[in-house]
Amino acid sequence: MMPARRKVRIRRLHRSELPIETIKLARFLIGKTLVHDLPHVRLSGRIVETEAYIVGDAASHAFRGLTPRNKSLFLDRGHAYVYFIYGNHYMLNISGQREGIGEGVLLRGLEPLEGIEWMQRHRHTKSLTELSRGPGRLAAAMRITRSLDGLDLCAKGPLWLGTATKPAGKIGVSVRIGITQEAHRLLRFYERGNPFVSGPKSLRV
DNA sequence: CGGCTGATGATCT
DNA sequence: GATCATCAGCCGG
Repeated sequence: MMPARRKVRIRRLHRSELPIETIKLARFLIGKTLVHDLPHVRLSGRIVETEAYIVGDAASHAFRGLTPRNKSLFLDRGHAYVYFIYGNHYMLNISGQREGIGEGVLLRGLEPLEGIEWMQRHRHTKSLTELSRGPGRLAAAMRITRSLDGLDLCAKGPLWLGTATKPAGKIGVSVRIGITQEAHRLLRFYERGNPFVSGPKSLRV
């Protein structure tokens, strides 16, 4: 039977609309749309949780300088940095500074909008709330792999950032999840109460 | 719900 | 060889 569809009006964000500062970008991205155009379907979702990784931050992949893996973090703001971790998961970051400065925003939570039935296949689950809650799940649902590393999310391409479909609610701030270095820094941002925000309940309210 | 554990492989020391 | 920006599955409350 026909899958349910929702009309979604999204315009691509131009780089000039992105704040030139990674923490501001991490806040700005809450409520905006992430889109992955596949040949057969458009996958999209509303960004509801982010974390900033900045210069001088020992938890950042760029802390020890540019390497083959992290080079995308040093691209101008709005480029994808995709890496593989724990032998299982891809993570999607968005570079957040001028070219040459290694900073980025990790996307940790997405509220699915379009292509939900495909996301369910990618994730091997029918559960809506578990589809894209958490960075690894988000990448799997959106079919993000290393082949997208370095892509300009503000250019015309398959993976891009779009305008908000509805305004962001109240934004919560907390410590980042799953790190040991610089664990006290308040660099995690999320839409309060949104069910697609990851982490324990205490970090979702 | 929260806490724990094993899986799994790229990356850098 | 250690580390790792995680997750699914299992258990107890």
